Amino acid sequence: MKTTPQQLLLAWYHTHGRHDLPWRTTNDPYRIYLSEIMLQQTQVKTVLERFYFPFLEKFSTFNEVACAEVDDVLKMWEGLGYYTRARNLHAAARACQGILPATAQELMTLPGIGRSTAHAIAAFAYREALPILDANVKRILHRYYALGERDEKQLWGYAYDLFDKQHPFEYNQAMMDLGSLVCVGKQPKCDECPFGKHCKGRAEPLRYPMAKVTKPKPIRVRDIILFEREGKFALAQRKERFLSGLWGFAQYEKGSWGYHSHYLGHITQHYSHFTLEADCYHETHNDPQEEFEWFSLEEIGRLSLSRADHKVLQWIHPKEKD
DNA sequence: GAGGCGTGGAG
DNA sequence: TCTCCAAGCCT
Repeated sequence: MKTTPQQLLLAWYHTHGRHDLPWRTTNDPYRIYLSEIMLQQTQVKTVLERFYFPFLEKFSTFNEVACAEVDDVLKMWEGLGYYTRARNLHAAARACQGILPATAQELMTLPGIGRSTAHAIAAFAYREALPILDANVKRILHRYYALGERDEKQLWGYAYDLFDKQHPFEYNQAMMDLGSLVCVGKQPKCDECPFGKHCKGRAEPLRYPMAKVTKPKPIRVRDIILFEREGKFALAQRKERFLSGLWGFAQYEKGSWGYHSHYLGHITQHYSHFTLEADCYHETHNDPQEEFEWFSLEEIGRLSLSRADHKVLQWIHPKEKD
C-alpha cells in the first residue's frame, strides 16, 4: 500500500501540530466559534495572549453574549480590530437566541460566518466532513498544485480534492499548522514538508501564488480636538461603518477647527486602507457640535476606544510617565 | 468582485 | 523604520 499525501500530513500533524491550543482541546462549540471569529485576519499569539480568555471570562456561554449589550461585547473586543466581528457575534447570538446551530449550512446564515468559518466550526465542533479555505490552506494549495493565479472558486475545488473526509478535524487543523509553521510565505521550509515530492510547486514555491500589486495607502490628515469642560472630555460614538460603535474624540479636516487651541502633539495610525496623520489640540474655551457627550477619565475607561484615540489619551493623563 | 474593514507581529 | 500580512466577511 502506497502512503497517501493525507496520511503523510496526519503523521506530521501528530508529531509537529500545535495540540495544546485551547480551542483544540475543547468540545464547546461556542469556544470553537469564538476562536474562529477572533482569529480572522489575526495572529494566534494576539488572540491567545490578550483576548480569548478575558472574553470567555466575561461571557462564558453564547447565551450570555445574547443577553449582553453590544457595547459590552465591543469593550471586550477593544484593541483587537475589525470590530464588525464583535457586532456580528452579538447579532448572531441574538439571532439564534444563544444556541449555536450544528451544521455548516445553518452556521453560514449567521452574520460574520462565511463559508470557510462555517466549515471550520462544523469540522472542529461537530466533525462534519468539510474542508476550510483560509490563507494557510490557500497558500498550500497554490504551491501543491502549482497555481499562480488567484481564483477563489477554483481553489475551493482543489480544497475538496486534497481533503481527507475521513479525518475532517485533524486534516483541517493540520493544514493550518502546516501553512503557519512550514509552508510559510517568505521562506517556506520545504525540507520539513510532509507532502515532499507530491507538491508540484516545490522547486519554486515563491512563484505560487503570484505576488499582488500593492497600491500605496492614502494618507488622511486631520486635527483631533480634546474638548474639556470641568474635568470632562467630549467623545462621540461612531455611527458610520468605520470603527462603528467605538467612541472617539472630535476629529476635523486639517485646519477646519477655527480656534487656536493648545497644541498637544502628533499621532500616526496605520489602518487597513489608509494612514491617519493627526495633530492633537486641547480646547477648554469652545464647545464642540451637538452629538458629543462628556466623560471623566474614569468614565472613558469604560468606553471602547480605537487605538488612535487611546494614543490621544496619553496627552491628558495627569502626570503619567512614558 | 474589488475594496472597506484594525491592529500588531515579524522580517 | 518600512513592508507585508495574519484561522475572512460583507457590500
